[in-house]
Amino acid sequence: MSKSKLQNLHSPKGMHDILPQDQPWWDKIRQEIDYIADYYNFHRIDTVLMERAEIFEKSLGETSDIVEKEMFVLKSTSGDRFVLRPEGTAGIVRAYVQHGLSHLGQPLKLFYLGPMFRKEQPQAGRFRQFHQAGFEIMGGDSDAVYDAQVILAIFRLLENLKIKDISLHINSIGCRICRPNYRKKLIAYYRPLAAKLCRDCRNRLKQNPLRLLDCKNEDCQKFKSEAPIILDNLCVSCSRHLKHVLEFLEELDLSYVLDNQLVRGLDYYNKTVFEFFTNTVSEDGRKFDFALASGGRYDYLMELFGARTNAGVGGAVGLERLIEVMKAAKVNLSLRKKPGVFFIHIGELAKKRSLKLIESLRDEGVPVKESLGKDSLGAQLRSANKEGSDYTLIFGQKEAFEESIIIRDLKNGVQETVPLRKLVSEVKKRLK
RNA sequence: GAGGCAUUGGUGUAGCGGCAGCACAACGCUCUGUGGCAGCGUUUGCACCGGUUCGAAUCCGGUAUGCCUCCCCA
Repeated sequence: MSKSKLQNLHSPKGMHDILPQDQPWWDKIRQEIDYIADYYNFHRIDTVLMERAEIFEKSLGETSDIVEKEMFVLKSTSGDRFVLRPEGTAGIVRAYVQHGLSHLGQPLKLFYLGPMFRKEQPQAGRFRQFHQAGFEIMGGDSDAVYDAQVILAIFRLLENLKIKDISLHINSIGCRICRPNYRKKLIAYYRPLAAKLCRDCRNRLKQNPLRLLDCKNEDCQKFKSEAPIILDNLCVSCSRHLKHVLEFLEELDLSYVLDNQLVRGLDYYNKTVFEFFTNTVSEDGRKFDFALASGGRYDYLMELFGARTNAGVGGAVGLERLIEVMKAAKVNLSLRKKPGVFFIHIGELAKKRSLKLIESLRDEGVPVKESLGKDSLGAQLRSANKEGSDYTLIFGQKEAFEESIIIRDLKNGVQETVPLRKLVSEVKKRLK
């Protein structure tokens, strides 16, 4: 880093610029998301980056980790509290209700792509500013077919991005009728064991008992395996819903793992929850232990915001994580290089006329690169080569007088002099 | 919020108490009539603040950031 008057010249912790050399990855991902969205009729929505704090506090749950310690809160001088959005769904439900989007048809399928902000310790696949793309189906009935559609769309996206060894974990966390019962059973089971549990689990027992099922501590595993299973405790409606979702997935030949220990950190979920993982291993043996995508049904969130119908389901993918896995798997981006020509001038007269000449090509839709600031022929040819151009146009003193130009094929060195008036057609012919 | 390891030009690295070096990249020249090669040259650095010392990139403390882990998560 060169000397600067700024003391600490750095983007904030966990927030990274996306540099030109990484843009092809992002282009690829955006391209596939647009394709999937169009394919399944999801309409793009962009909501604001900042919401009133209560939008998240009320929806994600006051005791959720995100709300308790991960939100970037901004206070205005008038005392309003705003939050940089830590996730996408709450804002979209807000917009859905605010703008009466239920009038656009039921259910409404929406997708989004944009930055999210969480004040966490940066770590593998985790950043303070990161990007998510999500698919939401809201309104209409709380029909299992929509759960399956969201899962399918995300699965196809991962597949199209050539991510290998995808596994889908799915579970149901019940509703406000059956979940409290299960919770009681779980607490009843764990309370006598409290002394033997790890410290985190003792906390979970008080704060969020369902999360006991998440514990990775070895000593806690044996208790977990004996613990009551939520799937055995679902009410009729929830268990039928789950059965239907699974049936749809089976019809699609989409394999899944029924993971009765999958619980999610956000309060607004009910019934279906799911996560996508990959078993991709990078060349240096690194595994990807984080979820690539996740989601679930959020009927209560719709209710909380006062939507007409209490039905919503959606999922989101973490784009930085996708890119990491794609890089590790050496996914070939196969981005087509735009064909184009490189313009070279020799001599004062030719240089003077070059801008206008290039403009006439660009007007005709021919992409032109140049390094007009360099005057030496060698230097310009080197630039042309570095840019990977297929053809070079050489416009010198002689050509300027004769109203002609040289078209040179950079690969084989074959070149031809053509009259200027034929330039556009000759170039187009070669670029085809 | 807690812990471990790290930080030397744009990138990758050597130096580990005594002259900051190398490779690649970038830029220029050889090169105003034909490039990729080559030769020559130029630019750019010890993260920051303080301490120890005759002397610090090197040892110590703090801060920042990065990587990794816990918590949690996309």
